[in-house]
Amino acid sequence: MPELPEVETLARELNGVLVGRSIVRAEVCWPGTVAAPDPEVFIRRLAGRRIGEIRRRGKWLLLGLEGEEWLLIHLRMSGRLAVEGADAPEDTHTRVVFYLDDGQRLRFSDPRKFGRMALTARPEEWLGDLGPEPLDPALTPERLAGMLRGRRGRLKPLLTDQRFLAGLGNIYADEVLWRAGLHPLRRADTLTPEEAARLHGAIREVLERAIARRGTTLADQRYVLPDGRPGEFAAHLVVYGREGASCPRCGASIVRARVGGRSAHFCPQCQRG
DNA sequence: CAACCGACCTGTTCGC
DNA sequence: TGCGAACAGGTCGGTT
Repeated sequence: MPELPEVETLARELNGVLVGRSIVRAEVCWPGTVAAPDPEVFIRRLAGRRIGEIRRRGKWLLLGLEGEEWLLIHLRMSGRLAVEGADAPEDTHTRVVFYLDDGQRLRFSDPRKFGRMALTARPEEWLGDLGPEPLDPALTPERLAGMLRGRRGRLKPLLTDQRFLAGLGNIYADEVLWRAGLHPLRRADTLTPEEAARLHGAIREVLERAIARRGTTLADQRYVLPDGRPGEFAAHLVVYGREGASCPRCGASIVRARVGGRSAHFCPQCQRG
């Protein structure tokens, strides 16, 4: 499931391929993917537009278009972006296709149809109430400690709350908490300054390592790079999806529990309540 | 503010 | 073997 490292990787890879290209034509195969404007308007407004910079904010991908507009894309659960030649095979889950001026196309496929895109001059309205970027240098250990202070909720649901921090999902929240040695059910406002600093360090390290490996491609193979290559961080996951495996730090068996309506994976030995 | 629910979706896995 | 139920989890809106 695409989270910050996967979207960051996409932004970087697409920058090298798409910047300077123009969209000759857009095709909407499933209208539900296009949140705004109406698909006909979306198609008309995209024709002939040149792509400038490509950015990421949280789990959103932002494609800057000449003329002060942005094409926002959120992959949600199963979205995939691929840059491919005209001879690429069909994909039954194709939702939107952008034909480029060099003969290639950018394909958005999404089996579960949760992904969304929007063409807008005001991206803030679509990004919603997003928290700070976890890798922003302005997010110091002290500032994170301050953010935790007023929160009575549990760490795991808090880390995946996009209004608290932008970009963490289920996989990386579990990995971060293991690295920090903190229990997913720990109340946020009970962390000592040292623990908050540990959490801060774990967030940075896990995300930076995952980006360096170009993200996590699980066995389901949904997330891949624009050229179809998989991300390589799955082999470095310690707890996520590894119930019953032994903790590399203490040897105890990784457990899986239900936290905030979804699965949390952690080491019961070195992540104490 | 916190916790929980259903809705949105479909491909995969599980239990009988 | 085959079938339906449960599950996977990002986000939103609603309720308690």
